[in-house]
Amino acid sequence: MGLRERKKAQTHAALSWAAVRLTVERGFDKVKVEDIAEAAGVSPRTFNNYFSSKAEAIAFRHLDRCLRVAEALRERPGEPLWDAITDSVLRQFAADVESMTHPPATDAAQWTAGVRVMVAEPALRGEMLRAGAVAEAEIAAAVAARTGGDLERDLYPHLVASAVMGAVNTAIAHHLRTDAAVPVRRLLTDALARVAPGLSTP
Amino acid sequence: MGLRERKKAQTHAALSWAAVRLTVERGFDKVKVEDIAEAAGVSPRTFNNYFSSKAEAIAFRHLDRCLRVAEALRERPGEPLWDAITDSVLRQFAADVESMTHPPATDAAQWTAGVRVMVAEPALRGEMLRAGAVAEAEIAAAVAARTGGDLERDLYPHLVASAVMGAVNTAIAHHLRTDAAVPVRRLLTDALARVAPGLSTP
DNA sequence: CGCATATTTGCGGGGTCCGCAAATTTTGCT
DNA sequence: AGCAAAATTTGCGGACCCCGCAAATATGCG
Repeated sequence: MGLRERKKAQTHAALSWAAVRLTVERGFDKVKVEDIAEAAGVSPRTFNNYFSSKAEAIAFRHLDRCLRVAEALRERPGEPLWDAITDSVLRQFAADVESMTHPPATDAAQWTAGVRVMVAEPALRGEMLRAGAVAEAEIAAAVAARTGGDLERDLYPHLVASAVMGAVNTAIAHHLRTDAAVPVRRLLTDALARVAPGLSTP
Repeated sequence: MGLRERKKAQTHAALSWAAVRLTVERGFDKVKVEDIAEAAGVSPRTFNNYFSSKAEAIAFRHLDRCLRVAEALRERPGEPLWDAITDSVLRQFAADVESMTHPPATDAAQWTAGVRVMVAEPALRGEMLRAGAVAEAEIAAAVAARTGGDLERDLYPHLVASAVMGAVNTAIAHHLRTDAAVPVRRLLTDALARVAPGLSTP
């Protein structure tokens, strides 16, 4: 990878990171594209070369994490499907949700509160769900590759992917709703265990 | 219900309907808010009194249909949970997806093609998914009311709601992807039958 | 009928996002 | 190193979206 692509990846990350941080700190509509660009050290116009909207930049980190589930799934063929799925999901979401997106130098409680406000923002919820849907397609492809199903004609891989993302979303939502009484790990394994039975590889 | 609320409901419907029709005909970004308002016979400013965005107006019909699933679920207590769910879903989505949103006077094939383009539009996908999430919350509430669970503390109702919406979305997506070889009815019952087993009422 | 309450509308402004072309940076080649 | 080709960044301009506000209009009620 040349210098060119490395810089691009850096800018990409810097922009999405700045977008998340500023939004958590101030709230979605008190952050201008200009602010994000400045925080990342590029011109406002460049922001839109990387992301087609403010919301997309914020949701990018979520997308990235979800995509890694599909990636992890591809890296462990052979194993029973649902074991591999559970492992792949836990590897990405094992640590507490907030801590994964936690910037080094901020008060933890304040940050969590900001995250809660952020994920409640209507414009962002749509974009996050869209990110989940993109990841879902990748997971479906990974499942099809594993079971030898046809991604176009079979319902099964899509159903599995949908169930996985549904379980993940529900577990995260529960964790954000309640006050972290139960570890995310358990929520995820429970949720996945509940959806798996009817979807054992055909 | 007074004349006042009836007129509001009419305008609401007229706007969302016009938004859908124009978008299917021309494509999302070739429809201006002004066009929709004109087609519904109100001023552009009034459009935003009813919907907070163009995308929301288009997704409204989807939202409405999904909400009716929750409503139907509340209207038939006593029945075994998953029987009631399957029935409620089928009642809303039984007819072919396109035909339900089909305006009287358009060529069917052309309309379907337009719908396909529409649901592929990124901005709309986010909004549709958000509508699904809103409906999901209602379904979760309906399930909790039925099983006596706690909507705040229990994972179960949310998991069921998520599984239902996931099955519905997957079935619809499959139907739009393939060329209607299989009736939606069967896709929905199959999908629901697959997710139900691990989620039998506890 | 006439008043209180809702709704609609026009106006104005802040913001987002994109196309385009010029300027700048990186790469590949000699 | 030096130079040309290719890609990226940037500024500018414009179209559009969305909302707050206050005036105008429509509706419900006594």
